[in-house]
Amino acid sequence: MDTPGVVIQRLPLYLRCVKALQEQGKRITSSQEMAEHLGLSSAQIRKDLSHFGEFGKQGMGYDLAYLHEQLERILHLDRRWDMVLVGAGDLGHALIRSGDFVQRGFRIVAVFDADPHKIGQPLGPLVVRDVATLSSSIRELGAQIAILAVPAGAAQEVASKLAEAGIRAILNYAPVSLNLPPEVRVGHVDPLVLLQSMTYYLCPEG
Amino acid sequence: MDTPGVVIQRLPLYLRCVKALQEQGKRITSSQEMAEHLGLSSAQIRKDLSHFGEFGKQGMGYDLAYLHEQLERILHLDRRWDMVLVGAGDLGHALIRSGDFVQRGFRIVAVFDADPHKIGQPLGPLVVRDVATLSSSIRELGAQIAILAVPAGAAQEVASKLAEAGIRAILNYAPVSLNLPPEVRVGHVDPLVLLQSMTYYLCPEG
DNA sequence: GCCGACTTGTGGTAAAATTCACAAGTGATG
DNA sequence: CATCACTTGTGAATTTTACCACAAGTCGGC
Repeated sequence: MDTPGVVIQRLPLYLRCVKALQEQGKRITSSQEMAEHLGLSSAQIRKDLSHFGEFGKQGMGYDLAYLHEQLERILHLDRRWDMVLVGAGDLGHALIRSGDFVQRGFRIVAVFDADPHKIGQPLGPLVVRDVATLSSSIRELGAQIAILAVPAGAAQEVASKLAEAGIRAILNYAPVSLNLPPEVRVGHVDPLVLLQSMTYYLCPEG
Repeated sequence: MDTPGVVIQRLPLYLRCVKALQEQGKRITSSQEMAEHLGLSSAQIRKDLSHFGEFGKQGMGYDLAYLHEQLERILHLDRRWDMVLVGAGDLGHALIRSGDFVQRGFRIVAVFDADPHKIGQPLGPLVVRDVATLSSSIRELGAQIAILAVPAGAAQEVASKLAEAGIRAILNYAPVSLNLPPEVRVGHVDPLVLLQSMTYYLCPEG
């Protein structure tokens, strides 16, 4: 039984919703409450969850603490994930400085760049490494996730090297569609594409 | 005839692909070439484009310059779009400094924040305005797009105000599902959700 | 103990998206 | 001018996704 990708992509939203409700002091919820929160249908939430087991009680709804725990287990978020960052530019700096990832169990353990001026420089608690040492460093660190924050022109080449080095998931900030073996997962952060598809619906005069 | 949303979301990718091929010096392409570039099927690209007209020639493929022009027309990218930015934190600063949006015809024309210490301070070429003046400023500027870069706790409230002020598209960087009238489009930039769904497929030993 | 108000999990159904497969058209070649 | 190798655009088939609707279960109140 392989669960559809669209379902998997919604699970983190469910988890976030559960956390938000818990922060409101709630202890239980219902598929309907979550649906209103997330703008989905309650049936979809129930069906999605049913792929992984039965987490609720008829008439009662879902225990938030239990659902929280189960979602983290399913998504393998009940552990820390080490990531490597490639690209020590403005974006790379911002990603290191922001604590968003760390707070959620994702830690950047190495930074790489190709620019000789940047290599060896400190960046937060890390020192920028030479991208030429990518492969050996990754194997040494055992990282499975990489953040790609390099210019568009270099993205495909670096991504291929990451895949060769054993990286199994890439969070891609470069505005390029990566061509990689299917066993490597890619998540594409692409604000420009989002803007460009929204303007389709925007017309200067209605 | 209303075109499915998934199709619209792919058009910017096609546009990006067309630009990349043009930069390689090519003058024509085929659905198959684009498909390989983007990791899609050629039939899908042809069918998507067929929603808007016939842009290719049988046996010949697509003229890149023409397809480029048509995609920009369809997406309303043949003009400049003014945006307002709410949130003058680290992310806001980064968005202003980065020229990515401007290069593609999206310009940030005003910045807002709620922090009295930030209001009145210069930020790039702009001066941070009081978020209390959001509504009047937006109407004055005529902006239809907003970038939401505020903390999660403030996102829904600000988003509702944006919608009231006539904003019709929001690029949301806050880790919150926004609840808005359906005529307001929302694009969600959410690296953490991408990471969290990728870890599903990652198993420490397997 | 029984009723009524809820809620889950799910089989079946409807809708949506993708892919197939092919007629029709194009230009190059000899 | 006939052939060949390509390519588009598109109905039809297939696959995927979302939704409906309801049996079954739970709890609180009286």
